[in-house]
Amino acid sequence: MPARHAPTHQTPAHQSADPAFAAHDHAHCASGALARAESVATAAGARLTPVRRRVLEILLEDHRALGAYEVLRRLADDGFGNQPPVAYRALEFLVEHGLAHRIQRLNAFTACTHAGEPHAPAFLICEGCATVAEADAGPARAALEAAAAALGFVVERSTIEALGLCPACRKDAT
Amino acid sequence: MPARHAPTHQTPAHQSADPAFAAHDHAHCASGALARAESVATAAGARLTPVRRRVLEILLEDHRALGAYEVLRRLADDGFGNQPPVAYRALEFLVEHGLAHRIQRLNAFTACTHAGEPHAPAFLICEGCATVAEADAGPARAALEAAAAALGFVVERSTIEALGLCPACRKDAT
DNA sequence: GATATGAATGTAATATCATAACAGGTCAAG
DNA sequence: CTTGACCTGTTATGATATTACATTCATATC
Repeated sequence: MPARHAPTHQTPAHQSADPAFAAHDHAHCASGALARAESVATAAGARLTPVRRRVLEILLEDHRALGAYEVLRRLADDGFGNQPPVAYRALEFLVEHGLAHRIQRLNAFTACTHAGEPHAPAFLICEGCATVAEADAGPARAALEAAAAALGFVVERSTIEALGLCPACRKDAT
Repeated sequence: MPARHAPTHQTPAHQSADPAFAAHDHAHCASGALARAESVATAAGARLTPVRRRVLEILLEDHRALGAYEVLRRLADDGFGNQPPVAYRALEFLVEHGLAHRIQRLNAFTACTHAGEPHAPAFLICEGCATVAEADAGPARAALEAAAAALGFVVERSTIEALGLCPACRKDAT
C-alpha cells in the first residue's frame, strides 16, 4: 500500500482518535477514563461501586480484552467474591453504561476509550498483540443499514469487528 | 427516512439476493445448496462425507442458526457419534469451505445461501423469528477498512452482524 | 488382493464461558 | 429505626468449545 498523502479525517468532530495503537501516556489515559466513568455513572443516577470500579480499573490496565473469568481471578485476588456472577454483573453494568464493550469475537470485554462521547464503535483486534482499538463505525453501520434495508430488514444493534494487524505488529511481521 | 424511489441495487452482478426473508421454494433452495456444496467440495479436493453432508442438511432445514450442540443432538439421533468434536469438526469443515457461516453473536452456525459465489456476507438476525439472512457486506466492509486504515490497521477478516427485525416480524410488531 | 498411508471419525476427559436462584448486607428515604 | 431498592456473595448448573488419543475408512501402491 502506498503511503497516504491526503490527510484522512482521523478525528471527526464527534469522536477522538483511539489511542490504543499509538504511544501515549497510559496512566493518564486510564485515570482519565476512570474519572469520566464516575461522571457518567453519576449522571445516570448509578453508582460506580468498588467492584465495578475495580473491574474497570482492571480493564483499563491495557488496551486488550479480558475474559470474564480472568477479571474474576483478579477480583478474587483483591478480596472480592470469586464466583462468576460477581464478574459478570460488574461487566454488565459497565457495558450497559457504555464504560466497557463486549467483543463478540473474543467472548471478552474491553474498557471503552470514549466513554461519555456518543459513538458507534467498530473494534479492531490485532492478531499480533491482542490490542483492541475502537474505530468509528458510523459509515460502516450506515452501509450495513442500507444493505439491510434493501431486504426490508431494520437494524437495531450491530456488531462490527475486524481481525488484522495493528501498525506495530504489521511492521514486525515485515 | 423518506421512502426510497430510485431502485436500489438489490442484486449486484456478483451476488444473488438472499431468499431467507422472502417466500420461496425452500425444498428447492436446500437441495440446490446441497448440490452446490458437492461441487464446491469436489473442486477443493475435499470430501463431503456423510456427517458433513448431514450437518449441512440440518443447517439447511431453515434459515436459522443452530448451536453446535443442537446439531450434535440431531446427528446422534441419526446414529452418528454424539461427542462434541463430531459436530464441531463437521461445522469447521463447512465453514472453511464457505458452505456455512459462524454467527458470532449467537455462537451458532447457519448454512451459506451463496455457496460457491464470491461474497462478503453481513448477517441479519431477526429478533422476532430468529431467521438469519446474508446481506452484501461489501460496502460496509470497505467503510470498516477505511476507518481501520485511518489508524494504520490492516483488516484481514471482519465480522459484520446486525440484530433487528425482518420484514414479516416488523409487520407483526405493528 | 494385501497393505501402507493419510484422512476422517469416535470417545473420554476437561476447559471455558454464562446464568438462574436465593441469601444476606448496605444505604438512603421516609 | 424501619422499609425498600439495590448490590454483593454463594451454590448450583447449563452452555459452549477443545485436547488428546484410539479406531476406522478410503485409496493409492505393491
